Amino acid sequence: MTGKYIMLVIYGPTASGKTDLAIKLARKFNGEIISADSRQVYKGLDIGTGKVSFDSKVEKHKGFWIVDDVKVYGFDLVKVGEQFTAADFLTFASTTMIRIIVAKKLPIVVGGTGFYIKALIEGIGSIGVKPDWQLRRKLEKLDTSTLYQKLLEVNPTRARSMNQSDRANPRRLIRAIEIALLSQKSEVKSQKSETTHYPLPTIHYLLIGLTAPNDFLYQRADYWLDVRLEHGMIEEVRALLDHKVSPKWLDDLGLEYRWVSRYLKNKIDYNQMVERLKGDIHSFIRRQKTWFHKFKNNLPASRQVKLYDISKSNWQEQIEKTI
RNA sequence: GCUGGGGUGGCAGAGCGGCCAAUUGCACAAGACUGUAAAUCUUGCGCCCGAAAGGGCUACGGGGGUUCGAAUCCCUCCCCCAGCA
Repeated sequence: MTGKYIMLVIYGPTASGKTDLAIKLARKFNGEIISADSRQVYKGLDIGTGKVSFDSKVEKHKGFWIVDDVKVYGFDLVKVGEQFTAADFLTFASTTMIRIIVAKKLPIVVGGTGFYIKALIEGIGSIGVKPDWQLRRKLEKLDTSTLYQKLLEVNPTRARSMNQSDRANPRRLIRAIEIALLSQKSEVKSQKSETTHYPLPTIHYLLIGLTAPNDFLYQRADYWLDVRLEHGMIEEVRALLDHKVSPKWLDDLGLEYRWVSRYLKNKIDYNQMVERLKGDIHSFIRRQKTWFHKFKNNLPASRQVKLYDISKSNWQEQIEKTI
């Protein structure tokens, strides 16, 4: 591959209208979509993850969906109950991206999982160290101060560099210990080349960020939730539980699958489910906004983001013009 | 009308003489996070000054009292709920 290739990246919080925009642009500019969403990768999580809107025309194929005549990759990559990580996304997305380019189409990455997008276009340093699930299960039983002590033993530098928040965060502590242990124990540098994908230098990324004031997004998200509840979201989760998907696994997915499965397990009533879910979705939107805000500010000067406030009226025309 | 329970911060709900500007959860806000990222985690959240320590003001339905000291005890008024009429 030589020459200059362009890839469009559209990111934004939940309910910012990323997917609609992406489909529109794909049709206009002969593009194909790669979804960057950590929950849409699961087969069977459709309504809860909001893969498509209910008035879209959908055909499911092996390896991709066709939504309103646009090819969408990134759905149904793994089965429910399995583990999927940023590294898996990286492998999938970079190969798919190349395939789209080879087919002379415009790749459009769309998603709300900032970490995945960052991994794809900027790379992730320690990504060569695979997760050791067995070790994690063992460490999960320990409290944070014990974990911190442990990290202090295996990698004092790393331990001391952690901030207050990370020191209280079991997941981050465990991952830090995991990295320290694995790289110390068996000099596994050989492992690295296997999964590491650095950003391809020939690709020029055109970044589009979508945002809006909190209240605006909250309202849209609440409405979208109501629509999905009317269109079988509960039944989708019930079916998963009936097929022996572990409630713990669903709980760990967060948001829709967490609260609906708790409701179906009679831990809470319907109204509680809706209220807590809305609250968590709002928090999630806030977290996404913080993440994307920082992401944008830390981008190298060569990569600028075009940011659009979707609560303003003519944002879509402006985007089409700039492209 | 009588009897019993109750009125606490945006909401739910603890506190029942000093350690209370008031536990906790929710909501809201800001932030962290390089292989679980829709997860996980931190901080703030009456008002004013302060980077902080801290200080000042206003607060636990209204009013009045008891006390060195009251969200907490007493009186009274208003309102809500349950039972009896």
